[in-house]
Amino acid sequence: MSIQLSEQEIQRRQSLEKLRDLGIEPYPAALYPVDALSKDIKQNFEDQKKVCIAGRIMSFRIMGKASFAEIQDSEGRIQIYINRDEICPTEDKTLYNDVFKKLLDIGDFIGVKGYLFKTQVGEISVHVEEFTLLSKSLKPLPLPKTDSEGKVHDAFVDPELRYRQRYVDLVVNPQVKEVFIKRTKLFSAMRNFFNDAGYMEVETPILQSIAGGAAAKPFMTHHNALDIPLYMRIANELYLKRLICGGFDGVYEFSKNFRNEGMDRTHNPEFTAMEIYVAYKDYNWMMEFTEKLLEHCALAVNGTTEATFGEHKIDFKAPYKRVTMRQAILDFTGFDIKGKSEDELRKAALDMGIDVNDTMGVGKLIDEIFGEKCEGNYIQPTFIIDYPKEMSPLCKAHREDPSLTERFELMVCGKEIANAYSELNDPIDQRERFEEQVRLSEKGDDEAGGLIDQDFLRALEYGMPPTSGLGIGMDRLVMFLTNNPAIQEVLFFPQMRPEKKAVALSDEEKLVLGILKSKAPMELATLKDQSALSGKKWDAAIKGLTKAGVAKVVKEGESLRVELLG
RNA sequence: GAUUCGUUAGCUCAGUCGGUAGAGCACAACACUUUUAAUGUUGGGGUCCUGGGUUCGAGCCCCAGACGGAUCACCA
Repeated sequence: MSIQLSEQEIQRRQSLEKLRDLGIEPYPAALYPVDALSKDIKQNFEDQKKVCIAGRIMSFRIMGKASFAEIQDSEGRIQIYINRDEICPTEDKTLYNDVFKKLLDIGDFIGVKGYLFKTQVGEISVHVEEFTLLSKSLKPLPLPKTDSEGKVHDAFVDPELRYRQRYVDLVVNPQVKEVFIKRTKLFSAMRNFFNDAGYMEVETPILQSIAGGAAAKPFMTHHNALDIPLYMRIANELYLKRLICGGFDGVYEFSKNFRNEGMDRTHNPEFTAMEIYVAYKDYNWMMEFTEKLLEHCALAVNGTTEATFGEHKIDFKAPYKRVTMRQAILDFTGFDIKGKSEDELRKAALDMGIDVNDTMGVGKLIDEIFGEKCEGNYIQPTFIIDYPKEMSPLCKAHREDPSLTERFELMVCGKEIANAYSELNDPIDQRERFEEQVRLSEKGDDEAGGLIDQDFLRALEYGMPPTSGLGIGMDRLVMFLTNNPAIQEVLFFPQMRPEKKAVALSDEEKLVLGILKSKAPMELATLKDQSALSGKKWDAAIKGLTKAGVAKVVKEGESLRVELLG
């Protein structure tokens, strides 16, 4: 219960008490009648105009009987000017000398009523007539400063701190806030585009008894009342198609998906995809729809179709180049995959120095070759089309070549950001493709799904109109539109390992832990003997350690064993 | 998972050969009525990530671990 407070935190708590002693409530309940924002004030300056603003104090410049401070609101900062004898017209100067100068801190929220003016140096400022403490801040904020040459000093840059304390990151790093504003703009732009086209936004289950629609490892959970395992969504495809069977012409969903796989700078365990399905369309229509969509979104987010990503300049202006997968592989390896057997493909891949094995079927082999030799070369938005049938179990066979499917992926900067099909709606073909996936799964390809969604097949048997579907990785698209190489930068709260709680151990606990560290795991009785503690103290120590999650007692038949935990 | 770098004051970072822990900002006190990274003077503030080891002595050397970053591998 003893929280270690820094000197500055103690001072702020003391200021809080002093304010209360002066009859000032540091966390008042009443609304504050804000009528202006910093940005508007600066853009539409009117001398002497009365304003009421609110925000965090971000800097102080105290000069005797007058002071300047900066208030940061949702749109930026504005300077305020406060004069002692105007705030305190009587003999009592407490409000200025004590409350303003001493008891307020950087980070506090205050409200200010006053009028606009320009200082001698021309800075638009609010001349304070009245100020109100709205909320006291008890922890000092990091304080990046920008000097006269525009250089930022002491920037709050440690990624670990920034991701764990995003609220602080957002307060002190305006460019971070901008990324998330753009993220929201992207979602609105896309939603508007779909709504204008007449399609309907829907919601489908996140807890599913079969996690289908993609090849990925799901998170597993359990429903107590039903006493059944449930999986968290890895894709929403199968549910959206059921809705097309049900008679909607176009449905879309922004879906949080969950995949229990590795984490790195481009993968977070939960991420956001957008999937849309439109009846009576095919993948050719969807390509045109997609390029128009992305052009629209880029414009809405950045005001231009051009975007910078690292060293690349990309342009989302439609139309985009279309390259068949066969042609792509031919272009970059000189190898023609058309009509090749599994063995021929495996040999070709091995000759190219690609690590492949016997569990890989034709589709996987081609995917490996493409991924290794071609994918990275497509910088400008490019549609890769006509994927082999084996790697697209939910996609309709190509109308001209049954060994291919009517599928495209959109590549940008060497990464996939969209995936689309002429959806497979032949229920018998679909069942066979699922069964083939199960066979692959049994063979050892752990990407292929192991369970067949019978209900989805039943829906297809009732009939699904010809449909084209599209999926977009929203996080990746935000990364491209905001020039961020890490997914953690475009998620408010990226997944992190839990912060290690500092465990304050008693002397007895330390003693037991010391013995345990040299010899764990060990017999509980032996450990107790070596600790030479009284029965009562021993009991408290081992219970304390297990409760703190440092050690664990495991029962094995008759014997009790103590293990050390991370 | 592998390699590698990092972890020191609220924040950003120095820290020499192993010898009492440093700077800037922030904080406290005083001065100062239109400042601009405001200024001047003075002062306070540390679990040097954790645990072992070597040593008369460890922020620094050695071992083990935690967390994070980067690169690679795996993976949509």
